Amino acid sequence: MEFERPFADPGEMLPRSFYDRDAALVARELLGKWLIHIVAGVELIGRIVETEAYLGPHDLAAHSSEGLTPRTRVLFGPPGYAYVYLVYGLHWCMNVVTEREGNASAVLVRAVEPVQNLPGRTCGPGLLCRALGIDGRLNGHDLLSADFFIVAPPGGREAGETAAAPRVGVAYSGIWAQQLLRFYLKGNPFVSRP
DNA sequence: CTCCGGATTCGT
DNA sequence: CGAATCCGGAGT
Repeated sequence: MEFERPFADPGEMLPRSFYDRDAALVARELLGKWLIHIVAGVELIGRIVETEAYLGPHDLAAHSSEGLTPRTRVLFGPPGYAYVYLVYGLHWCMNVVTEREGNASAVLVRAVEPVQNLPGRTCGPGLLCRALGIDGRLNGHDLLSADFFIVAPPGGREAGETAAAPRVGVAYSGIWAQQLLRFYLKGNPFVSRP
């Protein structure tokens, strides 16, 4: 008798080397990938449709520009770990740490398209964390874990046409506000804003 | 210890 | 456009 295979195969998860590269490159290549969180045996899956790259301490829009603090500890660590923090006292935001340890760059996941078991809206960094059950407990969690990981979608599907734009909500950061470090799938209805 | 402001969202 | 709501960082 054949056992049912999991919907997403943990054996296909993106390797550490995927994250150990330029943050803007990782941000663009994460588009179309599946973010998977398994909670109590339930597979929560979202297709990443919008990301932002934060380049490191020199990037005045990045949290790591505050330096190494208890909050930014994970950002300064090795690539492939989740940096999860609370914004405005109520919404969780999830990042993936990129590049080598100490570089303190990361990619913020801003929107996903529901694939499996995602209740409610997912078009915004706070909303997708709610739908995927992501909160502060996952700060510092390895994204090469059996219950929390990212894979290329089955069947080798292409992500589609991508676009770049200025990042959202970083007007205070001077010249960094204009950089085209926000990436999204063109025309995808789950992108948080046009 | 207090104060300020934020990588947001939702309702007015 | 403003409120909700809480934590980290900076200043007293």
